[in-house]
Order: sequence, then C-alpha cells, then structure tokens
Amino acid sequence: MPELPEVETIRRGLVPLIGTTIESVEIRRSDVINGLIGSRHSHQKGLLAGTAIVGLHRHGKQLAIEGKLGRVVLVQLGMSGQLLVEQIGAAMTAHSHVVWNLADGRRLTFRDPRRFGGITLHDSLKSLREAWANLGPDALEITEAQLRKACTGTRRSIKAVLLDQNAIAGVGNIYADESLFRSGVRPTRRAHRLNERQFLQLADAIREVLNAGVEGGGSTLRDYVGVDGRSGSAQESHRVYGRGGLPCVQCGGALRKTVVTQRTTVYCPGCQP
DNA sequence: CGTGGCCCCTGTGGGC
DNA sequence: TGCCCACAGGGGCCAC
Repeated sequence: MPELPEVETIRRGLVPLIGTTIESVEIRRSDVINGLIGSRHSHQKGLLAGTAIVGLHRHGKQLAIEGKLGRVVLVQLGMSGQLLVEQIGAAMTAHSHVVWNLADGRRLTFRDPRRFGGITLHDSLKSLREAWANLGPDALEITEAQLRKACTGTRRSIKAVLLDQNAIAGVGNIYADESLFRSGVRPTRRAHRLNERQFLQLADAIREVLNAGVEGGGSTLRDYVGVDGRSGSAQESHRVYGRGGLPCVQCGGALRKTVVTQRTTVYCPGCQP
C-alpha cells in the first residue's frame, strides 16, 4: 500500500500516541514478526508491552516505534500493510496480525492482508540506526550528490536504482515513474549515463513529488487508509502512473506502458528520450 | 559480486 | 449479473 508519503502521513498520525503506555500486546500471527526468539515474556517486552511510546521515526518506507529504554518496533508495510488506531473492543477486521492495547482505551493494530510487510524488533536505537545506515539516503531529502553517488559504478537502469532501497530509501513504483517523467529521463536509461543536468533535475523531481504527496496527506494511492481508517481526500493526479495509452500532459503523444525491473512502467517516449 | 528473475499472498477491478 | 484472472503501492532470495 504505502509509498513514502503514506508512511510519513501514518507517522504523523501516530505522533499523538507519544507518551501513551502500551498495556499489552496480542500477537495474532507470529510469522509477521522477524526474529522472534525466546520466551513469550520477551516477545511482549520486545513489542513494548508495559512501556510508553516515546518516539516515532521514519527512514524511506520504514516506520519505527520507539519505546522507553530504547527498544524499537520497526514496521514495514509492504504492499498492503496498515497501522490503525481503533477503540479497544471495536470489531477486529481480518488480517489484524499484531495489536497493541493502549492505556487510554485505544489500540494500535498492524493489519496486512498480503503479508508482504512485517515487523522487526530492535533492542536499541543504535541497532535501528545501524539497520538504517545500510539503506540509502532518505528520498524526501535526496541531494544531487547523493543521487549521483547511487548511480555511479552500476550498469542498471535508472529506474532499478531508484527502486533499490539500499541505493535510495523511499522511492516506490509510482514516484519513480513520476519523478523520471518530470525530469525527462527514460526509465530504461543506464543510471551512470545521466548527465549533470539530469542528476540535478531528477533529484529535484524526487523531492518535489514526494513532498507533494506528503502535503496531500499521502492520499495518492487508491486503497490507502490513514491511521483513522479513512482514505485520503485530496487525490493527487499522477502525470504518468496509471495513464498508459493516454495523452502526455506535456506533448499530447500517447504514453507508453512497459515493464522495467518487473514493475509496470509508464513514460512518454517524446518527453523522455 | 552485481544483477535480473522469481516468488511470497490476498483482494479487487475490469473484461467477457 | 456474475465469474475469472490479470494485476497491485514491496522486497528477500536465488541462480547466473
């Protein structure tokens, strides 16, 4: 479900939970949690039972819930993941895998029908930082220099690099196509062959489309729902994503739909030479 | 070692 | 109207 703007919107939606104590945690499907070892008691502890939420962090599309003592629950939403704030006692929807019962009578629910997402436990902020250091720089603030570095020494296409979270963290399929269109770069272009101007324009475009998505409340996805379970209101109009065969907004020519790196890709043959 | 290909899984929307 | 299947925001792992 989420691209970076949705994850950031969810993070902001959860900020009001800071200071709230987690009373207990229900693991309804343990296989969504990576590296569960040890006792039931340690699982509860690792999932922050009995402690307060003290911070909410994001890097790329990953979201971290920080508890007291530096323990961290790292959530990856994958394609269909959701974090929902609900009232304790409300009907539990299908595919609700982990539930944090809060002291204020509400609960935080991790739902993920397709289960491409998951949860990883870290016992310290240091451990989280190390994991995030292995990812590329955050796409929301990507600089031209960082982008150029990610594209150096590889023979892959620029789209493959954009989608590689270890190269740049946070660009998904929609924003890869949107940023490539806005910078006039064909998705299949070898990454190392972009010129100076293209690196600059692409870095600018990535920041712009992601920031626009955040401003729009992360409502750029068809079945995205926020922490309140409602979908976003201001649907951003994508210029190429989902518009294969339709006229290009710049030149009027037909947008071409292909597959690059196993992902549906739409671009304008005229504007992205 | 870098890279492309395959697969994981469920829900849904569009075509027939 | 209803059924079926192609396809979907991601990313880990495996052979080359």
